[in-house]
Amino acid sequence: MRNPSSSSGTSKTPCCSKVGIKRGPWTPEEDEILANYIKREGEGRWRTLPKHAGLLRCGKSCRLRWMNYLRPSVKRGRIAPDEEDLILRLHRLLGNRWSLIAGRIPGRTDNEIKNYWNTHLSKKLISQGIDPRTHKPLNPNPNPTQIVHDRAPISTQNLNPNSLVLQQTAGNAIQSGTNLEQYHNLVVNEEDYIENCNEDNMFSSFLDSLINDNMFVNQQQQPFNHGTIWETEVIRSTIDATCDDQQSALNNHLA
DNA sequence: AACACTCTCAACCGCCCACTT
DNA sequence: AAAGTGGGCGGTTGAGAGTGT
Repeated sequence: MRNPSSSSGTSKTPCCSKVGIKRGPWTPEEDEILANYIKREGEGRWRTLPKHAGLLRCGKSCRLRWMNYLRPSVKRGRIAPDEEDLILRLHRLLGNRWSLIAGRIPGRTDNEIKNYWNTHLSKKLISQGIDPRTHKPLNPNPNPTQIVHDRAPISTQNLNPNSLVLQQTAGNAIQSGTNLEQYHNLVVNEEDYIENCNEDNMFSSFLDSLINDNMFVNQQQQPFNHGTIWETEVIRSTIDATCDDQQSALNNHLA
């Protein structure tokens, strides 16, 4: 599919020699060999898998084929409206963290969600006048119902100017775990959070609480003085700021 | 029917991080 | 501590299908 000569000449070691390596679409025979091998030997050791399985493919290609197509848990077919809604909500929360988004949508792969976003959802949002990257209006038109939405993101530095730990921990919370209430507490008291955070379970609870309530719908319709909406907006803004700023904050700290 | 154009999505890429040696 | 390796990620590409003229 892709021209082998197009790969750039970096000094990094490629994942395979690329000599005698087959590329392009997988044949049913190759799929069968790969699926049978993984059923027998299990996933992993991707670099040596092709040799052991008798495939003229690079290990990365095998992994991708298995993850995105051959895995029994992969759901094929159209993205349902509720899945689409979930993708939108999660993208607003997490940005282009496709693997994290895919992890919340059973049977869908990061590649599939990424493709669906790029070919459908981003265009859909643009047609609705929404910036698909920020989820904010492309042409901001201040009106009373959008006050909450249009407020500047609250940076983690504003919340706690001296705390890189907070920023890092908040970032970890995005990737690993907290729930809504605990996230709020985190903003108030990072030390308590760090001490009490049970990451994996809490992240699930946190995301579930954000996904399952309809704050994103209400947010567009409710007046500013809706306390819960304001509170969740503070948290949402913190999440946005954390996702965007975490890397630069860390870089600044290390510099 | 033939051609041009657009859209979709499987597959590839380089980069990065965690782990091992 | 440094180098090497394995695996995962997001961005991008392009072949093939679909649609319009």
